[in-house]
Amino acid sequence: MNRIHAKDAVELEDGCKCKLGGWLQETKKLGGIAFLKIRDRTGVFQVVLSEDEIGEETFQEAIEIPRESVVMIEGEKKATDQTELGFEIVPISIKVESEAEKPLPLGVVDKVDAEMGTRFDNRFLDLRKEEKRLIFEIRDILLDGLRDFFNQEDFIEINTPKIVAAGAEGGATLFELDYYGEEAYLAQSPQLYKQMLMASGFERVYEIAPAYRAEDFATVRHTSEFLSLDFEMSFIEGSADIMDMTSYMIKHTLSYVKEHGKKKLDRLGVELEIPSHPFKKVPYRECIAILQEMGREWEEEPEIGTEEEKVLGNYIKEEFGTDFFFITEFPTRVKEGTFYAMRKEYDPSLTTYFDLEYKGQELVSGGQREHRYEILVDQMEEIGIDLGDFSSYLEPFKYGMPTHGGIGLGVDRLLQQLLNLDNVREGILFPRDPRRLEP
RNA sequence: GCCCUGGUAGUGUAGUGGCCGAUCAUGUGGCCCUGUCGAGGCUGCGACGCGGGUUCAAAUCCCGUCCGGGGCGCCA
Repeated sequence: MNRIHAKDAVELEDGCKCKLGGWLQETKKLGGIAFLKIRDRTGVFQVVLSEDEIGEETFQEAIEIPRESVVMIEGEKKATDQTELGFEIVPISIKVESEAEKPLPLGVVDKVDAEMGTRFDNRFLDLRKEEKRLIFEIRDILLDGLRDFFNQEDFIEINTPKIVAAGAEGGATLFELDYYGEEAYLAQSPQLYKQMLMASGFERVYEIAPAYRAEDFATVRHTSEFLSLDFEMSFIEGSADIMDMTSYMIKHTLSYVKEHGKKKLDRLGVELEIPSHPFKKVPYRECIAILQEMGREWEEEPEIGTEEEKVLGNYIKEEFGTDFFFITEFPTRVKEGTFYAMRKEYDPSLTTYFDLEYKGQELVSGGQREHRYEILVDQMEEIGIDLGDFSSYLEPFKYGMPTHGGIGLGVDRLLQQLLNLDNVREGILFPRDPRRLEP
């Protein structure tokens, strides 16, 4: 007999023989009658045990199975209005496939919470909880939504190396590794490769892949390994084209999640707001002015830090009713390390770079890249970059490079803000941070 | 890199010098219970991260160390 899921058993006729299996979530014993609650990926079904019907020995064996053991049940479906799914199983045979040890390092349905550290140490058990698994089902839909958008917009999905010789943003945050005796690094960003492909004439590319940063942080929004969504497009008029594409992408993806993940979002109690296009754009300078008007003062040069981001996020939400807005025209001094950023023609103290904020947190960074070789070299020399280290990056700029630009988006952060997770790690199966390398 | 905070049964906690041979819950073992679904009742089990120090006395104070959680910087 083939195993069926709890949800499928709902459809069976009363009295049908069937086989179900899963994890024994709990056993409820009430004297001569007992109930087994068994969980599979579709739900929790109940097996009813009557000592009179199955005999004392079988009854005892069944109620002694440790919880979270994997069990297979063959039996008859019986309709009842006393369970959530509207049926229970009267067993013919109960087989323990894999007995769980006691005690569990982490209770799956205990009435006490566990700390994050304990949960992540025992992540496989943590993920047996429906509300944890649902996060990853939404994540799956989110990724589908992103790919759906890029297919529709005629982008091609690419894969660039994660073992690289140089980083995009200096050396401070690179993970070093030994590459056959040569010094190499884990990629922080596919940025430079995307640009090379613009020189190859791909015109529209995107990549969804891990990125690595060796920063020593301890926040709810950073991980050492995160999933980065990057796109790049050429023959653009300016950074507004990139922002347009970005906001369409967000709107499309969120709508996709809302449509395909409706029930799951309901289960998680998430009300997903779909933003309208185009998103609000606020130049960096204007952000500073807004903050000043609200009474914020700076000792030195005014900058937008974490606290300021939150304040601005709330302000935009109240004034314009949206969770999303762009901070545009980042000053050149703020984007100092970003040598490839194109600056404004009329004011070189400003760049074409922007961030996209979602619920007061940075989600996207992007802009138009400098495609003119001489200017690019000038900008690199300005901050003291050794051109030799970047020779393979610079080559394509000498033989015909179109105007282009793109973004990087933190997929884990998008998921975090979408589901209102209080920590980005909740949306990552096995997160990596400065204090965690296992599991 | 700077700063804050915490480590007590399997899990989550109370306890800030003697009242602690350590609280409560959850879990787990035993017993009772034939419709439970946060079941209920009775009863048992189980812990002070590690190393030094102060003191008549340390879970509690001090130093070091290891391991968590978080803030800032930085960033996606």
